[in-house]
Amino acid sequence: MTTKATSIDIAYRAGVSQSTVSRALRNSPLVNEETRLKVQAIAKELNYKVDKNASNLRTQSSLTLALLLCEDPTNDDSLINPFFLSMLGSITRATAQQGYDLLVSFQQLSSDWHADYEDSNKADGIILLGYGDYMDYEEKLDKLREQNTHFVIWGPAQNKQAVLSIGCDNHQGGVIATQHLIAKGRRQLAFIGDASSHSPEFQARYLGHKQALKRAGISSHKQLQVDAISTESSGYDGAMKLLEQKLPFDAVFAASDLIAIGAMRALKQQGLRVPEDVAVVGFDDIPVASFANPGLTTIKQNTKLAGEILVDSLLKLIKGKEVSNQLIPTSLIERQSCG
Amino acid sequence: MTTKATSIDIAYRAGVSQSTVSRALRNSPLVNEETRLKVQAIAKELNYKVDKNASNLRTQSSLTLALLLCEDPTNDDSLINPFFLSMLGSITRATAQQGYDLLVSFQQLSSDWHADYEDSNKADGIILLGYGDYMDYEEKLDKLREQNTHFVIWGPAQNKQAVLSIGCDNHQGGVIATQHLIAKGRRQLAFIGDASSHSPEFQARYLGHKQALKRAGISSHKQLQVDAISTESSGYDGAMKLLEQKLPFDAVFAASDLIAIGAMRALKQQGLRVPEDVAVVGFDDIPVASFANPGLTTIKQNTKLAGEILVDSLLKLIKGKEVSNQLIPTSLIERQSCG
DNA sequence: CTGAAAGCGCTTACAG
DNA sequence: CTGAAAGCGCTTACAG
Repeated sequence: MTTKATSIDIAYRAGVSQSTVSRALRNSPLVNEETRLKVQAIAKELNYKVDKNASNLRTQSSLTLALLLCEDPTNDDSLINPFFLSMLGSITRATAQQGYDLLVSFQQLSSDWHADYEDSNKADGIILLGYGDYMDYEEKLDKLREQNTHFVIWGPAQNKQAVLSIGCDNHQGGVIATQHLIAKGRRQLAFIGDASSHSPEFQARYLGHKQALKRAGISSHKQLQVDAISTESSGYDGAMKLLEQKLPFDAVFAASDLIAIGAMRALKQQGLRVPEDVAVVGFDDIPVASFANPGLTTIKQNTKLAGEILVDSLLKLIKGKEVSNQLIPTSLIERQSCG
Repeated sequence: MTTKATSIDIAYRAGVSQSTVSRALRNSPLVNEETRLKVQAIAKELNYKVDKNASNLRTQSSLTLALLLCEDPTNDDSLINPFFLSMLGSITRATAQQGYDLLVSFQQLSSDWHADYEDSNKADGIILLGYGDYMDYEEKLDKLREQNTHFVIWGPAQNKQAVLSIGCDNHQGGVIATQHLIAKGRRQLAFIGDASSHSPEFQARYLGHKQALKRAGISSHKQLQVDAISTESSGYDGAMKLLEQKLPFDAVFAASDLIAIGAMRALKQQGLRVPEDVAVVGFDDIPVASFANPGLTTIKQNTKLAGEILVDSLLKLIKGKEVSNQLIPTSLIERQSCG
């Protein structure tokens, strides 16, 4: 209790060698059943735990994964995008399930983060969850690849690069959302969210949106797409801009729930009713979506599955197995905001 | 690039001994300026990073803190209490600022978590953020203490125990919230939240509430306190129960924002207006509070400061410095839910 | 200011 | 099935 027990202490008490203790504790088949039980009993009694630093040093692995949340520095201080927090939860769980520990770090996009986690043997691999401008992001990825770091990123597939990426099928989500609005009788659809290559996920949602409109034979006015980043206030601003244009619209597909909630606030403030005058669909299905008034119909990203796939893929990559990019299907969660 | 550089590689290239490399990299005053610069330049060039496992093993420390989020198993899968997520953010930041890494783990209250983080030298200390039933929680704390683990817990002071705890001044928060409702002319105040010793934080808020009422000479009916755990649906149920009692009330102090939001949903559903018929105050100031309709007036817990104090205190404890429990003041955030 | 050496606590070939 | 020994990559007294 005063000082930590080591495998030598156990060896002494069990009357065997330290090597045998190590084997017994690792359930090596090489060790006699009886010996093993005795050793394990003593270990338990002494509250012995294998020293991670020593075993990691010896095996040159860490059984630890690092999660890097790359934040947009424009964001409020401890206000992390709820969607990423949900991912954090599922990644933590999936990591634990695989017997790994998780090191978490928030990084400013601006900082020099291409992270020494793997270099310093703190982690066997890295999961990157990023938002903010994608362009900045990309350089750092190159650096990671150069160093042969094992990593997987959450987001759209990086076509030109040998980067393992797992993401939701944003395009399909955009299609579903738009089809739903059309099915509800809406014909003048607006889109709030940056649709440039700086936000490839939003862009894919927008492209899905346009494809669905085209298939349904509905024309879309270019001005009905206004930019916004994924915050409530940006969604509010986006909707206000839309309203100022005086172009009529009877539905809004917001690129994220936060945007949708801000947009609903703007619409209501301007005397429009949701869903009667304007139907609204969001994206993500963050917890707030169900508390919104009216309840927000949205495209759910399956964060639980996403976390599992991210972790599994990274582990496969580390172990040298074959891996490939994956697109996780999204689904429509119907509430009240579309009537 | 193919294989990781070690201090021996650097020593070879720099024409010095490995010990000197180690000293130079650690900015030891014992090493010649010129030598140091040369070594550091080579290290940078080779993209060398000190192997954490080796240095930790040698120094018997890990420069890592572990954060254990103890969840109530009744909770939805990846739906973590937003307040704790906010704490997670600030703890992560504070940890990084001190040059430590953070290992994050979610634990079921039921599981045998008294965690081998420190035993196995993975972390130098542990931060516990828990919710759920406090009674269950307490036993595990004893176990941790027995093992001389360095840890700090978020929550009310553990009077009878030598446990370091940092928490918000829940009692004071309860007073402020109640005084605000009284100042708004309300006289029949209800409280939604478990007020038993199973939830000491809620209990403190309730006691503050009662004290403020007493000071103002307002009597409170015992039945105007109804139990609820910190979820939206539990808040909804609590408010419904309150309404069924037919005892009149013109204000609700909810023990958490999630409860407040659920209560507002119930009130509105039953045709009552917030704040005209019933004023509502929450507790926490989670992001959702500002998106609620009407905006939720609430008692803010300063999570940024809390994270910093938790980390600083734990670090002091680890270093053998003197530490003491701390109570962090709360503040009123006024929005629209109280008129 | 520098180097040779010990040792942190494990795991795992190697020999028996 | 077991033990003696090497070695993972560092840090830090010790000697110079």
